[in-house]
Amino acid sequence: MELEEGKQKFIQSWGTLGSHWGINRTMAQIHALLLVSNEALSANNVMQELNISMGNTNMNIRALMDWGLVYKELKPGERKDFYVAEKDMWEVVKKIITQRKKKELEPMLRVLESISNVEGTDPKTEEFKKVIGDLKLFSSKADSALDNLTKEDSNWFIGTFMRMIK
Amino acid sequence: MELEEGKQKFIQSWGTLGSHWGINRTMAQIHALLLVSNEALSANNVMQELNISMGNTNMNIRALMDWGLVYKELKPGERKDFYVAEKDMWEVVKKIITQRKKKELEPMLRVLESISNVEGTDPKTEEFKKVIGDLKLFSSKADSALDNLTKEDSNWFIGTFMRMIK
DNA sequence: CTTATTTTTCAATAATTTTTGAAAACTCAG
DNA sequence: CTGAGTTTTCAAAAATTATTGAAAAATAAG
Repeated sequence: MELEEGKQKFIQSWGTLGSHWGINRTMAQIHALLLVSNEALSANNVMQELNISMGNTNMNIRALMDWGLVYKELKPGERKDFYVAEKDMWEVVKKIITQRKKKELEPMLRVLESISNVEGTDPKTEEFKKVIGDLKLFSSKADSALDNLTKEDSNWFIGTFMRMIK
Repeated sequence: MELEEGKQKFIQSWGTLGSHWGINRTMAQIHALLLVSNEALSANNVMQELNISMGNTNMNIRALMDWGLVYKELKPGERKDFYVAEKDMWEVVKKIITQRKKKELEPMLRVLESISNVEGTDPKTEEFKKVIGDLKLFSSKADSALDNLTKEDSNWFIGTFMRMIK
């Protein structure tokens, strides 16, 4: 297989994978392109390589920067901005967990909190409260487990886990 | 807050959450409805409660059964099928991890494998191989970590983790 | 300040995904 | 076997999400 073909395959697959992770296809493709580029690329480079519009490129690069998956790199004497990808995969995973925890788990916890005190003491209500209570407990445990995981080296347990995965 | 209002809020939020987890909105809403129902519901019940068509109900219930998040329950003397949700949240998470691992991580690993032997020994190709190699290593570690996690009680480490999260 | 270059915005359009609704297939009691 | 009840299928329609393209805003060199 040729290098170019390999790159293309990788960009496509990474795009597909990303689209299941809250990162849209183009966003993930940009990240993939930057991952396999030894040097920083300008928005223009990205636009040309992936055949997408400048507007699309700009929006997705900014989204990637919001997620902390891409950094801006200024080249002295250059007018344009250049971009590089976060290449440490464990960092990538942590950034994604952090974002999704904030956007998904935390709002869910707030909803569970707000509905955990519905009025009434009849069996149906009690049953509902029980389900919601269990869920709240599980969610808050997951929340702190993820906190530990992304805070890294914060305790012995995570240290062990890191050695397993890193 | 009234019980009905609480249920509705929960169904809506669970739907939103699910849609970020490879489970579409309706699919997750059906799961939510079954979660907070003390008894098994028929497809007809679900259709009416959620105001969706029979076709939609059927397709999503079957998808939920594929994922192992909902079970069919036959009531003696009843012609219709009834359904109940998997209520153990750790089971739910495990089922989701298992499905997504199969649908996302494993295909990615195959792609990485296939592109890890691009031809050439020039610096650009070597750099590419290095990135792909690192990714392959990380991904296969993640793969086996997730295997352990979902196989449960398979080793001491996971036992500790279970006590943390369960 | 002026101008060329680069970045950002956003309404319109395109692509994708979900839902419907109606017909077909299946199931089982009589 | 027949037929009422139930489930499944799938093409068309609706809803949602992503992309474009062109104009506006920002930036910096001269």
